[in-house]
Amino acid sequence: MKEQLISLIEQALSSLAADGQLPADLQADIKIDRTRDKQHGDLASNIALTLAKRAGRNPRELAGMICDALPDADFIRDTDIAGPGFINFFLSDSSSQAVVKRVLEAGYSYGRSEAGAGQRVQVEYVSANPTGPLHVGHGRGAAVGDSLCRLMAATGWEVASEFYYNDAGAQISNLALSVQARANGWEPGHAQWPEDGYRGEYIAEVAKAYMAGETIDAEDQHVTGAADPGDIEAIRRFAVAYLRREQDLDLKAFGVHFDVYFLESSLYEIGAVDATVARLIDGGHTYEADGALWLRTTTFGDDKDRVMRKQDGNYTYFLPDVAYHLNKWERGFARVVNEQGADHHSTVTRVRAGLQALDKGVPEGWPDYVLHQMVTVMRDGEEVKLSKRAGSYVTLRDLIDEVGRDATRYFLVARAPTSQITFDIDLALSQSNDNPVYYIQYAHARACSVMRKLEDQGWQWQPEEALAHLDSLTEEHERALLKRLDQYPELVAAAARNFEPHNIANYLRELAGDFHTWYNAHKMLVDDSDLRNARVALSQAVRQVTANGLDLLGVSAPESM
RNA sequence: GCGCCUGUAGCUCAGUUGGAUAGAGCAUGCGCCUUCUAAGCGCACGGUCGAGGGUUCGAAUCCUUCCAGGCGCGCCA
Repeated sequence: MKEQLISLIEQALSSLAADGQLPADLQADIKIDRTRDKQHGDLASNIALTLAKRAGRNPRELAGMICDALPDADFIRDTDIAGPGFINFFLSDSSSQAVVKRVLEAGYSYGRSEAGAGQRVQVEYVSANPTGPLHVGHGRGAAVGDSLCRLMAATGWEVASEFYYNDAGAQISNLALSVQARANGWEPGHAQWPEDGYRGEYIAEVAKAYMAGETIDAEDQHVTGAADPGDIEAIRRFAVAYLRREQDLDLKAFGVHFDVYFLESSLYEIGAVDATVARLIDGGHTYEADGALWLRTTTFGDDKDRVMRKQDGNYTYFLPDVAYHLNKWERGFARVVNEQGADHHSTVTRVRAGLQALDKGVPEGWPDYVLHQMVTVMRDGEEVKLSKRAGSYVTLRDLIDEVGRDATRYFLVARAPTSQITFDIDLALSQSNDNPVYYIQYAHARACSVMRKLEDQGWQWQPEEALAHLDSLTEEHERALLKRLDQYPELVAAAARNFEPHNIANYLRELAGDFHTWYNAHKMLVDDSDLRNARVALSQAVRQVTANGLDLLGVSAPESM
């Protein structure tokens, strides 16, 4: 539609130029926008405003000339010049009504596109250390990351989701020491309690299970507690397996699935870490200082060089991370999106710099990052501090249990990732019925309910029949809905392109609002069968788009509430 | 001190990549169920878009200087 309109304006401009009314060499970048206010029609162009100066005309005069020169088109009902010189276009009724047919014929596919067809994208998200349960911040990562996967898939990409487990670093050693201390019967504050040990109660549970000889059956590993407080290696393996299982259960409860669980330790096993170091040294990007091996990341835009290998011979977190991303590159992903908390933003420059230093042909801006800001949790009017070491925080499981999976997911994905958000548990609980997610789901349930009512009355709904009478849809509220439905496909494309799933949530809220308003103002099951058919068709189209949108958020679309 | 993110209604947040009179939910007040689900609808109230300067036909949006908050700045991950 927009393309057709742009073409019409191009024709108008060139015919004006041919008549000598406009300079022949006028370059025009024609943009068509959807209008915000229905008084401004359906679509609008600011072309007269942008060309006015170069054309030597005032904008409204130029807009008038363009309108007069515009070829006739049956999808345009009317044009208007408004404000400082906007050209507003009013679509013909049949043109705007046609969206109902498009939606019902496409069904689940409405809004989906092929922009990324034939290309593979990997989305890495959550990637929490197996040192404790998932908290609300991980929940935001899970909600956003999963929705990103769905958006990329909806725009044609072949998507692989991945969870990276840091099971080889100092945090894990710290975890093992903490569990060992608990296994010895010590508590935080005890003289021999490890410095920076994890103090949470769950550590005691891990130790108890280890001492009881429990077996952890996770998807890819089976570990039995050795019940020996002296065997730190056995404790490490058991604790990691135990906490990974807990996290898997959290993610399952949240409805999030990963295609690949990638272990940091596997990078060492396949020699990827050593190979990466060797290549960086060969490339001349490293130097030794203070007994450590450094990478000159400042060559690639970092503000200071980074240690790769510590004095004690171990690698820093950073080095295996570079090896990991090289591994991703070599797996052939055209795009990689890393969804992480904003506290990791300093790794962005470092990882990209490391990849450049490897000189493997990785593009400079690769990979993409989506960094979500922190989630503050309020309970009883006070901020709950998230500290694993202190052991006090709100787990994702708590939230799912208390406010429900759909509401939790919706809340965490409905805001721009760049926005810091406050999750007020008391509010979410006390006003659970006022949560926007129920408002949207209710629109879906209502549309389903109308259909059930039809069947109860013995009506056989024939889609072909209904679509033949869409010209009955002429009420103001119906026009608003038609316009809203029409806008959905480009909204999905933009949300995927910009990594902004929250726009889907906002759209659904508005669509539901339009639907509830219409529902309240006009009966659907009227005696006039043509009108009834048309309205039920519109209702079904709203239902379909609502279901499609909720699916992109990973939120359910109930048929009754 | 440096880097990244943010500052919009009492509160929580949108704002379609620079467009027209800045929007929604919650909260507050007043209305609407004999009628397809009231988990709903309508009306009202509520704003110097953190502040100043700049760019242009046009700025919440871009540039700049301040102010305020969050996060990061480790041979932790």
